[in-house]
Amino acid sequence: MEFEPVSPVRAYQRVVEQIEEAVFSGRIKPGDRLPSERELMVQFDVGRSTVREALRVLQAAEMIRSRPGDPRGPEVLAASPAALRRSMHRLARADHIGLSDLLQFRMVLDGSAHLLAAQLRTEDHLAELDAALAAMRTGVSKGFAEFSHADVAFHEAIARATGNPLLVISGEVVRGVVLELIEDKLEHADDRTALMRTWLAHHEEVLDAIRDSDGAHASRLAKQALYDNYADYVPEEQRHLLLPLLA
Amino acid sequence: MEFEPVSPVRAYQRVVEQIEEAVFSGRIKPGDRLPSERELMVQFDVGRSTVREALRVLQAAEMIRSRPGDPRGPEVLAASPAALRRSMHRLARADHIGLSDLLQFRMVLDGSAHLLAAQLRTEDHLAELDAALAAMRTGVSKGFAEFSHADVAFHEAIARATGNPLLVISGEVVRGVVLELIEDKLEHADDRTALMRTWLAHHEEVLDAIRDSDGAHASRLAKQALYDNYADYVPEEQRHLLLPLLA
DNA sequence: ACCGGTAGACTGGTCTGACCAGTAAACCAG
DNA sequence: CTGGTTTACTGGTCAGACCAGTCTACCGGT
Repeated sequence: MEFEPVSPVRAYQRVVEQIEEAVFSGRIKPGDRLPSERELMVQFDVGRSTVREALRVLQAAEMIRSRPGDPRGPEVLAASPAALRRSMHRLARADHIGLSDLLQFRMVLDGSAHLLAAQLRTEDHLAELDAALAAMRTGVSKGFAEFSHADVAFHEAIARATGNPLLVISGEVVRGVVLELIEDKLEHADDRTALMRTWLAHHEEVLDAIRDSDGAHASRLAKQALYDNYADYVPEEQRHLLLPLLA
Repeated sequence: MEFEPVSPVRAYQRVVEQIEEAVFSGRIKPGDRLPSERELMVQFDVGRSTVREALRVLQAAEMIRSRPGDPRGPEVLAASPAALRRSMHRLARADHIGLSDLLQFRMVLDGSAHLLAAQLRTEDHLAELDAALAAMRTGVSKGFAEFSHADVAFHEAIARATGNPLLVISGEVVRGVVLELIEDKLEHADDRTALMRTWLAHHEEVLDAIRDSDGAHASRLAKQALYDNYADYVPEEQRHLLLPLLA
């Protein structure tokens, strides 16, 4: 015979649930406005602090945004990966997630994204990739920040070409965290120009494979490029963790 | 010449940042207690409502937990994927993330996890997998809930064998969301027993491949099993999205 | 007819102070 | 040593207040 722990449900929590439900069910759509805090407090029959704590939770989840003075009330936002990204950031910082884990994961994601993109890409996607690659070419002379930005755009375009939002989002998150961890080292690299030229060549090769719908090749190139570019920053005794993915 | 939008920083937000920083930097470890709200309000020199809104945000991020009456104060929690899972849940419900996206993503994750697990597994991991498989065998006669539980344990053991927390966490999240979407259909399937026996056979085959360190084979089996088991629930016109991963 | 400024009625952000129910630890009677 | 009781806290909630900001509708000047 087993009992479950009893835990009282807080008032603000029930407010959160009701508003969440209204959003998920579609009764409230992105762009819509919630009633003002003072109005909500009479509708829910709770104090304003309770309403505010509920709104704070929803705001932390990136579901609403409120600006002081706006008489239209808090705005309901479209679902965005921002909250997911923050959660993952926190995990990566607080937990024992090392660069080798991140890189391994990125090789998995990018490898699969390239494979899928090669098979599923449309002409529009190819045009987008061409544009991103052109931006990288001009970025070489404009400085590392510009180049890095274009590089990110290229990878995001590939993720989008798969048509899978999960790949887009998690790819974006992992890339962000990886960059954050090693951008210092990249900034102070000796031969940034040579580095950029190497990357550029890699990307051109990848794009050719995607144009040819050769998913396996694109995937292999992408993973190899990741290994070549980043393995130096991984402690030597952990590099073997990445090798199985290159087979 | 470009200007950036100016946005005032809320007081509660700065409180959140300070506490977050203390946790991330390790000055405060999981299990530690924060000062009471009344104590925090003098330390930060803000009102209690401000302190409470900050704590609410941290609580929504699963970083702290507070119980009324506990004189030791709010507890700092260990980093957990719970917040990440909620974020992803929200995205999956609110955004246009379909079963095909989830399944595609799961095939990517599970496929890679099996590949890595096969190469990196230790004897301990194998023992764990054996135990999980045994639990599945007895689960067949105990009912679908038991079996499903053991199945999840098996997949989690494989993810752990890779040694990569990111694979463990994201795998767990995606499995959870997939299950939530189709558990109704599974519950009401006609021949659950036959279903369970098929899955069991799949898992035994996979475990053999992992024991043989044949990563490529294990990966292929895992992805094929996912397709075989779940493709029926994916709209027919979207099934082609999954095929490139089976090559 | 248009325009710029302004007044007012709101908004959210914050603070204060109060009350309640809950917890834990110290205390105390058996 | 045990079981209840007291006590001093805790967090949860509410009420009321003030401020700075923003929108809107109005109004006077051109």
